[in-house]
Amino acid sequence: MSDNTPYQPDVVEARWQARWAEAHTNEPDLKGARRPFYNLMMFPYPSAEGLHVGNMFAFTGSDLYGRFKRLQGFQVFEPMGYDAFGIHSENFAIKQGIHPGELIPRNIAAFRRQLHRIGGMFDWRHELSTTDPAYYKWTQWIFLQLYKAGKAYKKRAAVNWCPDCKTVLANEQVINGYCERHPDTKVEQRMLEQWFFRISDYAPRLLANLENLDWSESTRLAQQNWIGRSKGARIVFAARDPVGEVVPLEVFTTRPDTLHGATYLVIAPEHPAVGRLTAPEHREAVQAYLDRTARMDLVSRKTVKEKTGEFTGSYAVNPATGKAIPIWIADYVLTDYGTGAIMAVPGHDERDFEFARKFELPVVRVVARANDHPDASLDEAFTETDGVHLVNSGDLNGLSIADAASRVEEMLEAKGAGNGVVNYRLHDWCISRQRYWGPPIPIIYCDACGTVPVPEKDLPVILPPIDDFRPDDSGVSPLARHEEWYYVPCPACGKRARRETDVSDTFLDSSWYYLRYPSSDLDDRPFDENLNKRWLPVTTYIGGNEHAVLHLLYSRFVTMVLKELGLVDFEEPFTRFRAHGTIVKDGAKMSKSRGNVVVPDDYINQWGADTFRMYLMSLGPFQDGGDFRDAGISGPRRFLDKVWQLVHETMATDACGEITHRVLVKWHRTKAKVTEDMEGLKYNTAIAAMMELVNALREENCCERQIIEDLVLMLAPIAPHFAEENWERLGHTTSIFEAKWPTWDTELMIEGTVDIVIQVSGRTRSKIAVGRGAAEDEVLEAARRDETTRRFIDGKEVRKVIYVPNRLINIVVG
RNA sequence: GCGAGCGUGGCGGAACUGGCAGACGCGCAGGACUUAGGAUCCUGUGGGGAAACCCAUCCGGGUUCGACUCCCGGCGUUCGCACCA
Repeated sequence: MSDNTPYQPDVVEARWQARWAEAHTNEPDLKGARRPFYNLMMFPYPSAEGLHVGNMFAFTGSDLYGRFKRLQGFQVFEPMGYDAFGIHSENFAIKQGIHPGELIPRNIAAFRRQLHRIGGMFDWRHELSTTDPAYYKWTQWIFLQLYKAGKAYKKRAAVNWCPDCKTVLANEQVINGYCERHPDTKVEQRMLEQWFFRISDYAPRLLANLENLDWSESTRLAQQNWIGRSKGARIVFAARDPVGEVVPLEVFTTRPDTLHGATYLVIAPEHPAVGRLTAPEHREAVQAYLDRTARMDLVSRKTVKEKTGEFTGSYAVNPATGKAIPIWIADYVLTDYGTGAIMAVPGHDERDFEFARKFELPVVRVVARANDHPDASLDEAFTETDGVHLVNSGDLNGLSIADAASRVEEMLEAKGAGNGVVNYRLHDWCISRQRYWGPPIPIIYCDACGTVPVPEKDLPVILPPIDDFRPDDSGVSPLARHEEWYYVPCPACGKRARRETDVSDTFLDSSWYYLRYPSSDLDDRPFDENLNKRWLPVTTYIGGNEHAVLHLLYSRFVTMVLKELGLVDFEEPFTRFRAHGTIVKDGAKMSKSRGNVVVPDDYINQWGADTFRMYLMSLGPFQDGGDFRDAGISGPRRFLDKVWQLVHETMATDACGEITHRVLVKWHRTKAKVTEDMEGLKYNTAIAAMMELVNALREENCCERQIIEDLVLMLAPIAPHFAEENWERLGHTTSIFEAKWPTWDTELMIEGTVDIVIQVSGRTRSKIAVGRGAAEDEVLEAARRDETTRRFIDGKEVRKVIYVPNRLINIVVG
């Protein structure tokens, strides 16, 4: 039946990859699937270095799950694509002097070849690239839907600016305040008009929905922190400008209870009231301070350093004490959080304390522990909130933090000077990029008509293939130089108008790609309603936690808006999300600049894709990741060789040995364990369990066909080509992925006898075999007869016996 | 600084709701087969000890008949976020 040729991975893999393509094995019936399962993995950015081991680890773990689901009877849709726009590609292209329009297709071709080799169950009919006009046409369309719904707006915002590159930098390109490419050039901030999405309006819903999502806990927490809900109060302080007029100055605080301790106010340098509140004799100093902070890049401003600030010369009245307190300007107060102004309570806030010390501002204690003297001086900010009470706070004295806070809120409301509010950290999403390599934002500016959206029928706004795609010192995208593209008739009035020259953020490309996959072949709409009904939301999404915040949050936001617009009928795109671990090399993430990128190709050539898949999955828990080293690849390969041999024996002999009780129990237990482990993404222990089964079969000289078939089936998700080949060797004529996942019999998993551990006073001393479910008396009697045990209990008084059925007996002696 | 996680043989890692610590694999040592072995197979492999036993899951306490697992306090490490009032 079966000849005994050795296992040759290269032959087997080439053969089955060809067969899958030919037989459309990996292409589910999208329109008619009965049990659809959308198995999504994060599409890669096709870098020039090629697909590395980290990518393969992620894709294999996800593919394994998809194949497992398929064997369980689902129709699994597992698409793949390329997130190919963005600053990474552009910077690399600039460095190499190759146009990204030329470079990216090359990289994609290399990725596609590698993706085929790793043996994923990809449905290549629905491959997509975000750089394809047929795709970004709809990215632009989504922008227009958000614009029309009032979710997109333009405002001035700060960007990092390198005076040497004469261009806008991303935060990652700023190293300690200096330009990545010009280490001697300080990066500055510049104010530019930019497009934003109103994601902050959705903060409460984005937060509340998290409760009901089946997501990795770490990812949920990261989103929670990012959204950053704080409960506090809005308090209006009556400030007076230099001519004595009242200027209401609103602050946000999470500690309204400490209002009596507010000894000064601080406003951000960009606060709109700065000019009005600056007294003439302070103007020069304040202006100098503003200039200094404005020149600083965004990253440095956000790094903790010594506090700086300047007095405006004006005062405001504390609504609780009626006292006038000074108003300062300092960049430790952020413009874009809360109201851009704070009440400083140096006694009970570390930052305020530090500032007060430096500028010799008064520090007042208003919170104390039970035994503290109310006026005990403070060497540092006292920030305890438990078991403390208010002091030096008039009628709030003696109250707890919470009680004092609500009293203050009542007082404020009565006076019309504020109220309790909830604040979110989440900022609106800036989608403008003053760059070339992205989808142009589909907006036209007309002198007569103002801001005019590009009519949908004119989409896509094609990214013109200009030669000089490098940014220049104009502060606008290189697209502005391309006159025949830049000037365009106004869609409303037909007069000469100008295009928006910013392109959109890569995260917009990736915020909706999962909606596109099932419909990627349609050119008249972004996605088909019926296909969406069948396939979305995504059943299981597996990806890296580096996208825990931005990508996943933006995708949720876009989906929410589309739901509101009636374009989709769900508001959460990913029902289940699992974060996989990261594969690092020598303790660091793989990157070209570190020179530690490991490419899978050589390993696949030497050992085969199946062996390498199995090796990667056996390194440790999939959700932990780990350090890549290649020691030990031979283990999985030896294992596959043994299975290959077992299949041969099954087919070559009639007598495969009897199924001993030990093998029977092991067989059924393995099926149960592997199923459970795969469901929980614990692939490493699933693999170990199968190895144990093989060891048992070999020791018992058993190659019983039923067992071998189950084994091959269980291996199919991990080593798909290998499993197909062996399924065929076992005489099957259809793909193993048409077969059914093995079932097991719980009754047969039970051993007739069990080993009971005997402990004496909590220390393990011996072990005896007894019948399953034996009673305590019986076990105790057997233990008393056990020689080793007797050495420890004879002549001693037994004080207590603890018996755990089928497991252990602990005899406590005195 | 805040948040989350982790710390187990030479190495990667197992260990269900507290119940035989070290599954499985790598490596290593010895042996078999071989002209050969970087193939394959068998045996052994946490440390100490001749043995009985003793010691061992980062360190120090605690709870418990019993702790890798739970609690308290340290130390180390990784990953997020980072002046968010």
